This record gives sequence, structure tokens and C-alpha cells, in this order.
Amino acid sequence: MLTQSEENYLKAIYKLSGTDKNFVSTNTLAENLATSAASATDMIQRLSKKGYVHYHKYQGVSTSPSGEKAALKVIRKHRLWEVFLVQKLKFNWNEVHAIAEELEHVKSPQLIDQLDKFLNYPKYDPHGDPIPDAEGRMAPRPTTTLDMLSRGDHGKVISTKDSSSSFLLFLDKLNIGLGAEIELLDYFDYDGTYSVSINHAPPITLSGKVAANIFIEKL
Amino acid sequence: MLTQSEENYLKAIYKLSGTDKNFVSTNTLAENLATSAASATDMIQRLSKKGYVHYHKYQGVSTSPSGEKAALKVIRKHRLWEVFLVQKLKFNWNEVHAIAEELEHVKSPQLIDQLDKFLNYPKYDPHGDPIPDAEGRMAPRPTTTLDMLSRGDHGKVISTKDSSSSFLLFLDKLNIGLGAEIELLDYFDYDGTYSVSINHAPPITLSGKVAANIFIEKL
DNA sequence: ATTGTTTTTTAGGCTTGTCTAAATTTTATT
DNA sequence: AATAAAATTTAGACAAGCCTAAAAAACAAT
Repeated sequence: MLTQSEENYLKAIYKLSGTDKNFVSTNTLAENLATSAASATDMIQRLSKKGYVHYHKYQGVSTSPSGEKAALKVIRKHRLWEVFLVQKLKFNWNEVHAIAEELEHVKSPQLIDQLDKFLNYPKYDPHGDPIPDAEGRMAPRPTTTLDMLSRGDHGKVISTKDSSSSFLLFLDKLNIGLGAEIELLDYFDYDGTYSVSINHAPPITLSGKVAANIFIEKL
Repeated sequence: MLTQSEENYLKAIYKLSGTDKNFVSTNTLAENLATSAASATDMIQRLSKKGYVHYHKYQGVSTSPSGEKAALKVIRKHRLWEVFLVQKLKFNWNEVHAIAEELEHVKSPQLIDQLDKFLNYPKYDPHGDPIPDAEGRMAPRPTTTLDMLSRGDHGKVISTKDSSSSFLLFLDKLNIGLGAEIELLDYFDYDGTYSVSINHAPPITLSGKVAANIFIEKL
């Protein structure tokens, strides 16, 4: 069983080592966790002794298979809680990160499975980051924006390119929330606008600029 | 800011001292928290130094006003999370306590306020214990059972006297969940049965024994 | 290749929260 | 009232996680 601190270190090491599994330097890690290099070394050595990371003195650290598994579990919890906070508790997507940092350490595996179900197995968190499933698999980051759809396509709103609060507020007014179902009804070449229906409501018109800033999961 | 352990001690002291604010003995407290008497003494002294408890060596401990306030905050969080787990995540009301023990220590005050709102400001948790509001006030424990209502009365299902899983399973089959709205339509003196409507559904019949085991908040 | 700078590790210390064993105080009993 | 038993506190130790300061290793630069 891992402590909260150990989970935070593993998560940070996993994220910083990136997709190509680079070794992470002690300083980078310490900075990322807002702690001292000495503390980071300390924890790295403890995690290494327990087999969660690969570590060579002065060379850097990376997650071992068991460490990666643990990191993905925490990331899964973090992102699911973010979805919950935004979709159910109506938090602004900018303010959920700090709260999810706490919730991600709650242990019960049944809790997270039930939460996943309650949220209808979302694939992305409000920032567009993919949510690992119980086995640690996750979808690639979304690349499709609303303006890439064809007439008649259906999709689900995943996240936004522009995350300024003015843009988010604007979307709120149009009732375009995360997880909203969206259908592209028509495209007007003349002025580059789109006619869309949100959650089966009567059609509204969006500018090309707005459409290009909304990430969509095609359904 | 209190640590998790401090919160647990304060909660235990508050609960054990009861309504009449008795002093709690070190042994009782230690037993309750599954720890040693020495550890309990240690923590009591720390809490006393910080002003959260009244303490006299060898005499016992009780919460001070600030300690009581902190304890009520934790209890509020615990019970709200229990409601969430049962009503939204469909947990069995027997299995939620352990999970709520963890969730109750999440700090964000906005989180708990939003959760309260999301759950529609419940007054009782699934075990029938009253939920303190943001100021620490709470309703008395429910005493009204379904069989005490008169024809035409409306109420909300709070909890049960009998918490055996067979009874809970039986209620589940009848769609009588916590928080369900219930209307007493008729009472039949002949066999002591009740005709009730659950959440405005068509009427069903309940025996007097069943009705006497369901706690109701009259609306 | 030697020197200086940066990075990393080690050493030593502090707090929290736990433990066991020993000392002390209270309570019960004769 | 003296003593035995029970409850409580103190003392000393330990692990986790952090810190600062000093030492050691790696790197860069002339």
C-alpha cells in the first residue's frame, strides 16, 4: 500500500518521463513537486528499494512496471473526479485540479469503479486528457475539433483548445457543456459558420473560430 | 489547519462525550480509535495545547468550542458523503462507512457545499443520523415511522430500524430507496396493511411490520 | 587538464504519529 | 488506612517526510 506522498512522486515521475520513458532528473522532479532536491532523492531511494522505480545515482529515475501501474491508477482517479466535479457539482473546469489532487488519494477501488459507472465511463477529463481504464489503457488525446465534422455527424464535447474563462463563459451561455452531445446540421461556406444542435435542442449558429476551438469525440 | 489524525481524534472525543458533554477517558478513546493509551495521551496533549479540547491529567478530555466546531465539520462531511455513496453511486448502506472515513478528510469547503447542493440538502444520512449544516446545527434523530402517518400524509424515507440486508434487499425490490418520496394513501384496519405510493408511482401494499421499520421525515 | 559551476547525494535535525516499557496516579478492596 | 489493581502518563525509540548545510560527482569552459 502506497502513501499519499509516494503516489504523488510516482505520478510526477510517470508524467515527466513522457511517452518515450526518459529518465527524470532529481531537480526536475523536486521542482515539479515544490520540494527540495534532498527530499526528492530521499523518496526516490525509498521507491527504488520497493521496486516502483528504476534509479541510477546521478543518472535519473523512471517508473518500473509496478510504478507505472500505480501512477496510472492515481491518474485515473484524478481525472474521473475532475469529470465528476465539473459535470455533477458544476465546478468551473479551471478550479477542479486542486480538489482532485486530494480526492485522487482515496483508496477504495469499488468507489472509483462505481464513480466511473455513475459518470457513464467517460474517456476524457475536462482538460481533454484521456482517462485510463481499470487496466491502465487510455485513448489518444483528442484531435478532432467541431469544424472537422461533416454534415449529419454526431459527437460529444470533450474539451477546448482555448481555455480562457471568457471563452468558457461564452460556451456556458450557449449551453455547451462538457459531455454535451452535439450534431453538426449544416455548414455555410459564405461566412464560415456552423449550424449545430446541442443535446437535441433547436439549432444554433457558431462561428468558424468557435467551432475550431471545441474538441469533439466522434460518435 | 488540522491533520487527518487530529480530525479523527476530535470526532471520536466529540461522539464519546455525548450530548451531556461528559469527559472521555483516555482508555475509552484509545480503544475507540484502535490505538494505544500512550498515543491517545500524546494526541490529547497536543490538541489541548492548541485549544481544541479541555483536558485535566488523569481526569479525561472533552471538546472545547473550537474542537466541537471542527468535529461537526468532519461529521457533516462524513454523512454527506454517505448520502452520495448510497443515493448516487448505489452502494449498499452497510458498506459506505469505511469509504466515508476517507472522504471526510478532503479539505475544500466549496466541495462540500456543492455536494450538499447536488444532494439537495439532505437532513439525514443513510443510517438515520442527522447531518449538521454549515453552521453545525442539526435536526434531532428521526422518530416517526411510516405507520405513524395519517391518510394523505407525505414524507421522505430517511432510514430503517431494521438494517438487516434481507430487509434492505426487500425494500430495494419495492423501489423504496433512501430519499424516496412516499405518500400514505390508505390504512386497512382489517389486516393492518398500508397502501402507499413511492415517488408518485401506482400504489403498493405494505404490511404493518414493514411500515413500522421505515423512518420517515414528514413533509 | 585543471578549475569553476551546477547537480545530486549525504549528513544531521525536526515534526507527526505511532509503539513498548516503566513510572505514576487513581480507584477498589480488605 | 494500607495495599493491590487498574488507568494514565512519561520516557525512549522508530518510520515517514520534510528541511538546511556540507560533501561529492558530473558537466562546462578555458
